[in-house]
Order: sequence, then structure tokens, then C-alpha cells
Amino acid sequence: MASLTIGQLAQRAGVGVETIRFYEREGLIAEPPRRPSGYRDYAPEAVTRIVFIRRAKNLGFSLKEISELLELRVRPRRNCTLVKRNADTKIADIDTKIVSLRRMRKALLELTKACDQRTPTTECPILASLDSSRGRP
Amino acid sequence: MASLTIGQLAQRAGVGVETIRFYEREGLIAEPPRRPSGYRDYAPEAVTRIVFIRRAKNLGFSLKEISELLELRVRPRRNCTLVKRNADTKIADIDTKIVSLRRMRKALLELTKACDQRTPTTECPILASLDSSRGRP
DNA sequence: ATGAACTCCGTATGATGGTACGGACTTCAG
DNA sequence: CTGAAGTCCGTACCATCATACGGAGTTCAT
Repeated sequence: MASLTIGQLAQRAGVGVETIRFYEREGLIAEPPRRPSGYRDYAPEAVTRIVFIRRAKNLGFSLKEISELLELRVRPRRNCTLVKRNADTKIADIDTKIVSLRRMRKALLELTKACDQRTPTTECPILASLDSSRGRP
Repeated sequence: MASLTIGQLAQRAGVGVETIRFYEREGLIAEPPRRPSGYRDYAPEAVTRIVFIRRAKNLGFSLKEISELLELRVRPRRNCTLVKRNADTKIADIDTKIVSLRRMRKALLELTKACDQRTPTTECPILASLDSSRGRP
């Protein structure tokens, strides 16, 4: 039996049962088929979807945004131009995030270096890292 | 006069006045000096701090985590080892996020490519992108 | 065939991160 | 000096994202 109960799905995806029902209500995951008893009957791929949602959440995407991301693949051929435009927007979002994270990472690395060298960090590299008004000195 | 009122600060940082007071209450920004009238009197650097908070938020850090990030530089020399350990943890967090974002980006790029070539996307690259059970095919 | 564990559903509650209100005081341009 | 705009503070409200509850039905190992 390849299919999963909601509890098994929850456990494998690392979330609570209630969270899955919540995502279903919010339209983030499809309503699964039911057993005669009314129990939800999930395909194993559902795990991937939940894990995706959780990670995307952790990356600062709202459930609405995640929903948009997930819908990109739903329409396979129709509205290709629209899909592409949306995807490009998302890619740009992602690039922005990556740049910010990189700066932050660099700043933290400098901090630990200063730490190693016992150099007192008079200036704060972390704050400067995400300052928008940054020019090359 | 280099200092800012709360309204000026809010405008430059791109947030509402209430948000700043909220961050102050939550300890994310220091209580600024006051004018005789009781008005808050901000140094221009406060803008950087608020912008940092907003960006970090956008990257999926909670206010608590952001607070920890900001506190890293507060203790300049004492507890260097501790600071370093915390910074290293944060760097690891960031690396995880960057990896996830990269995968997501790659998946979206593949999607747009498929779109360009009118290749029907039978499989969903987006979901696979953040699947934890990924091995090299 | 029994009972512990699981699931159903609707609704309530909770944490987080803001946003709005409202009455009193302050600033500042005209 | 006046009035429109800004600020003060406390408190209330709001959206988002879950998490818990509770009473009834289901599953399944012993």
C-alpha cells in the first residue's frame, strides 16, 4: 500500500496533522481522494509538496506567494507567456534575496574574523551589509 | 540639523511610524534620546537599522532571530568565543537558505526554458527543487 | 471484539508582526 | 498667533499562519 494517511504524511513531512488540513483549506495542497471511511488518502508525492511549502516559508515567502509558485507548473502549455513572465518575476525576487543573504554572510564572516584576531569591531559590518545606500568606498 | 523625527525616519526607511514604535517596544531598536517636548530624536544611522530589519524579515528571519543577529556586534570584545559560535550558526543558516534559493531559481529557469521551447513540462521542476530526498540522477 | 490510536469536522485559541484609534500636546510655515 | 500636520501614549484591532479541542466514527493488532 503506497498511499499515506494524514498522520503518516505529517510525520514524513515534519509537520502537524492540523497544518496539513490547514494547507488544504487554504488551497496549497489539493484535496486528496478519500477512503470509504472518509479518511484522506495521500500519494507519497504529497510529502514533497509539503516540504516545499515549509522551505519556501522559511525563505520568506508568504503562503500566497508559495501558492503562486506552485501554480506556475499547473498550466502546462496554455498561457506560456504569462507563466514565463511570472517565473521571471519570481527569479528576480530570488536573486534579490540571494544578494542580500550573501552580503549578510560576508558581514558575519568579517565579524568572526575580527573575533579571531581580537580586533575590536568598532564598526558594525552586519548593519552595513544590508544598507541600500552602499557605494564602493 | 542631522537628527530625524520619527516620521522622517519612517519615510526614509519605508515603513510606518507605528512600526518603528513597535520595533522599539520589542527591543529591536534602541530608545532614542528625546527632545524637551518628548519627541523622539533619531540619528540618521537609524535608517540603516530599520532597513536591515525589513530585509532580514523578507529573508525569512523572525524578529527574534534578527534581534540575535543585531546583538552579535553589540558585545565588541567580551565573549568573543560565544559571538563567534553564534555567528557561525547564523552563517550556516544563511548557507542553507542560499542553497535552497539556488535550487528554486534553477527550477524556475528550467520552467521558463521549457516555456520558450514549447516543451510541455510534464514533471514539475519546482517541487523537485526543494525536495530533501534528492540525489544526483 | 475490544480498546488504543487514528481520523473526521467545525470552531476556538494562540503567536507573530504589525496597524489603527483617539485625545492631548508640539512644531512650524504663513 | 493660528491652524494644519506631526507626535505622544496606551490600548484595541487586524492579518497571517498555524495549533488545540472535543465528540463521533474508524482502524487494526492482540
